[in-house]
Amino acid sequence: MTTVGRMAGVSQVTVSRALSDPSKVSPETLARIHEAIRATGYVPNALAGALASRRSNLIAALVPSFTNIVYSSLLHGFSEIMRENGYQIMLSETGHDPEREQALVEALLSRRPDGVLLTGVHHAPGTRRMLIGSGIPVVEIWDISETPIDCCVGFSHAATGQAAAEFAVKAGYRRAATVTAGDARAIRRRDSFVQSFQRMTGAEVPAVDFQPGTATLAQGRAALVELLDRQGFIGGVVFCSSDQFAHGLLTEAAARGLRVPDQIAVIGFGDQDFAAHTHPALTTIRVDRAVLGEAAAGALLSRFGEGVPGPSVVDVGFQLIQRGSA
Amino acid sequence: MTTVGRMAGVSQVTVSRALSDPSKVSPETLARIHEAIRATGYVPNALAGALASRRSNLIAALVPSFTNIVYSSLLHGFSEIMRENGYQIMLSETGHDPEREQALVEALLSRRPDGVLLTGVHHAPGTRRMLIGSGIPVVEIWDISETPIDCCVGFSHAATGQAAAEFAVKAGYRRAATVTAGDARAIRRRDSFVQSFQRMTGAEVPAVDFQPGTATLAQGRAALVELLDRQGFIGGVVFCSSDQFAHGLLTEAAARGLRVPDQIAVIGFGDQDFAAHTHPALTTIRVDRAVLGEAAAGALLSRFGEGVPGPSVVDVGFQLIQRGSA
DNA sequence: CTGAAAGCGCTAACAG
DNA sequence: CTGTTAGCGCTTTCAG
Repeated sequence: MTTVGRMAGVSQVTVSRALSDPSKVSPETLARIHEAIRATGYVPNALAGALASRRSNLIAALVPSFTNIVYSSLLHGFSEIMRENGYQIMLSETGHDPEREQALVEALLSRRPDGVLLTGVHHAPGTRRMLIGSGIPVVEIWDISETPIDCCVGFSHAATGQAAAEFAVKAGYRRAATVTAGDARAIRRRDSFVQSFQRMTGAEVPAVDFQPGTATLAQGRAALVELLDRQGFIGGVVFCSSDQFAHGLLTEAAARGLRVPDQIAVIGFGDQDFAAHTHPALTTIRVDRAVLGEAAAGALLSRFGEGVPGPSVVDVGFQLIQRGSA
Repeated sequence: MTTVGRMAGVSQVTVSRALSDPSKVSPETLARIHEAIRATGYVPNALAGALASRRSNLIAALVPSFTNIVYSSLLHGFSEIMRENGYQIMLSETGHDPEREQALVEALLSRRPDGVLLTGVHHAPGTRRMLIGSGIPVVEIWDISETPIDCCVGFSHAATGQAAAEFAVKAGYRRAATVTAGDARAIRRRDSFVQSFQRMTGAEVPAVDFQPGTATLAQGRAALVELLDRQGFIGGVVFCSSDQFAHGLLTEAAARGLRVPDQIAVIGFGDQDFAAHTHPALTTIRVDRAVLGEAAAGALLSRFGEGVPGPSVVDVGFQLIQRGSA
């Protein structure tokens, strides 16, 4: 910067101003500075800038997994808005592990992010403490809580399970089963579904459970095998914690020549891009992930400004979409 | 750090050493320092550290899209290794746009990453110039080139197309079609397939093409409709640029009651987790993405050490996996 | 509109 | 093993 300044016949500070607030520099000076920048191939050092200004323009984002489309599509919307506003994202995977999340938060805080995005509203106690202590704006997504660390934007997982149960009963189903990945939010959806369904029908609800991690079509197929061959479940609806599972059930049903939804009905979760195009099309629960990601970005941005921060709990809701599978 | 030092009865430098290289500090001093850190809730400032040491421990990674499983699974392997070695990833999406990639590279270089990961080997001229000028280690992935910016780890897309064509001919197919997303690498696979297939059979190869972007099952269904109803294509093999497309073809075939592979045979690309479990299972081309991501991380790490950097072009190869669909 | 001075919080020498 | 002295390359504040 000093070199650039010398070339342009101004001081180093003027170069700094030309870059951060051009309106404070006369047009001619500005032109000479830009010319000098071009000539020298000067690349600003944002590290030094961040140290001096105490603003890193960096956001730390933590999601359970990159490969799960649910989270990656959220990030897509989130990072787009953040990038447009000059922020870069430092992204890490927690693998659904609170301790790992805490270790990452600790490491990331040392880089002085201007904001933090966390997935879910339940964290290790230390995570919460560090984050509150840091005073950095935090947005928790994909769930809601009465007591967020700072703010959260998501929806009620319990409400989705209940909505699915009410839909199933209204559609005439008197038998139900569940297929669930082991993460906390999926379990909450399932528990709520089972409780509502039982309250309304009194029926037992068999369950197939998997470990946390990305749900696969193969697991969905295996789940239907389990339900059909070992639990004797047929002629009812299966509430899945993921469209991936649901797709697997449809695939296994097709392979066996079962009629969907007569012999096996399926409800997914996520409304992934394939859901409307499976055969038959998948009845599922839709959450607008792009909007959610963008809302999360908006929540952080509003906290960066000095103005009144937006509401601290945003419920983006969900929608049960009836198609052919249930 | 000064405060911590005062509390522990040592100077600020000693605290710095205790954190960066504990072996240089006596055990008792170390204990007092850690006690002081706990008491004060001190969080190191990696920004200042990076400025002083000229090592940011930050990696800039650019992929076309977060939501495409191909790239996100690569990143999973890559970021895991990087994280274990103390690096954080700044991640951005280029959306298959070279100009956007260049703008991102420019912005990211100002944060002084210790390494850069780029997807593909073709970039805007300015991108290449900036990167070479910066002297920062760069790894290009998911393709190979004789003339990488620094080093690359990937495979030959042309070779995959040729392998698919040879497989198809050997399996007895005399008619073929292609379904392709518009990105450069998918087009290279397709062109190579068509050229090889035509050379061996002399047959025309009808094509359905889509815009670049994430391939969907719905597009795959639409492609088969197009092939069947408008191009009168049947009784041949369809080479798809993505398993997603292939899955769509299988779905549409099932919906129409077509026999696979007799009436329509399908070859996918990617060997995604569902490929072995579709009905029938998908014949596809497998690239070990986790290994590729890890190799990319290894290539960067070897460049950070002073030792001999590994080879600058790594071909991880691919595998054609025959299942039921072709 | 421009410049001089101070300092962000750390690491890199060099001494002892 | 520990301390002293200089910066890293910017932004901030205060003058002019």
